[in-house]
Amino acid sequence: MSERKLSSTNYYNQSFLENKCSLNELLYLVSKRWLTEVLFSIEEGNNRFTSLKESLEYISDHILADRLRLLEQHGLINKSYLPGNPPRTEYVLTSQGSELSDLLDGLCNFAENKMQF
Amino acid sequence: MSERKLSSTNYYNQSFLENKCSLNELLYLVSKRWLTEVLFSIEEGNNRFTSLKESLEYISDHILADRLRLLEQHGLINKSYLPGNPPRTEYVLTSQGSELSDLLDGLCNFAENKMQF
DNA sequence: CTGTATCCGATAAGATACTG
DNA sequence: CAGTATCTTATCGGATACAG
Repeated sequence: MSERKLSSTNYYNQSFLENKCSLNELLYLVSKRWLTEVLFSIEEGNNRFTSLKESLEYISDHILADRLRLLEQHGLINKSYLPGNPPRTEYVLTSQGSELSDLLDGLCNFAENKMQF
Repeated sequence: MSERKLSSTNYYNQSFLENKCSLNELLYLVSKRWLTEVLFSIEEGNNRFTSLKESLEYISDHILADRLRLLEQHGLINKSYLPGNPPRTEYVLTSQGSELSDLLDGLCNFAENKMQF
């Protein structure tokens, strides 16, 4: 969505942390709003843009498109173009995507049962 | 560090997601910069403010204090005041804190070995 | 149907100065 | 030693308009 400025401590510190441990890269990705919801919704069988948009109620086109791009860039989903007019696309999880989904389920279980918010 | 405004779609959507699943609350917490590093550093035996600050090199007082407050508020660490002058405090993980740390290790392993960034 | 472009408000991180 | 207060800047999410 936006590039990061090279000349700032903000940028420098984030880079430092991401180099220190990839966990920080992963958290930076999955903590983006709606991202895990998009992943889960695809897993549940919502494979099309409009279907995802409906299942997620309040998400905007802009953000949904961005999250799909991020998920694809990081190898968590595959995108395929179906022939015909109007154009149709289909999204499915990769094996890495479903592995991440399982890990997030574990975190979710912890959050629901053990955390105090 | 800062309060959230009640009258904005930004706030409304975040609330919607947090109510939908606590995973979103947890991710909102652990994705705050330095937070997991502070957790891991305490686990490794850095139990004092200054010791943590040294182990994390570039973290500021402000952020370190904030992250310690958040971790304590959510029951992930305990804070104890040691008697004497100058004042000393000590931080240790709770059982929930180490459970979360284990889950994050799993995520970290995934990030290091399976993810493409 | 499946997106993209541009602008703007809200928030998070950091800089600096200060304190019991 | 262990923090707090105030201010600034960068970034993120969202609104609106538009398009192949």
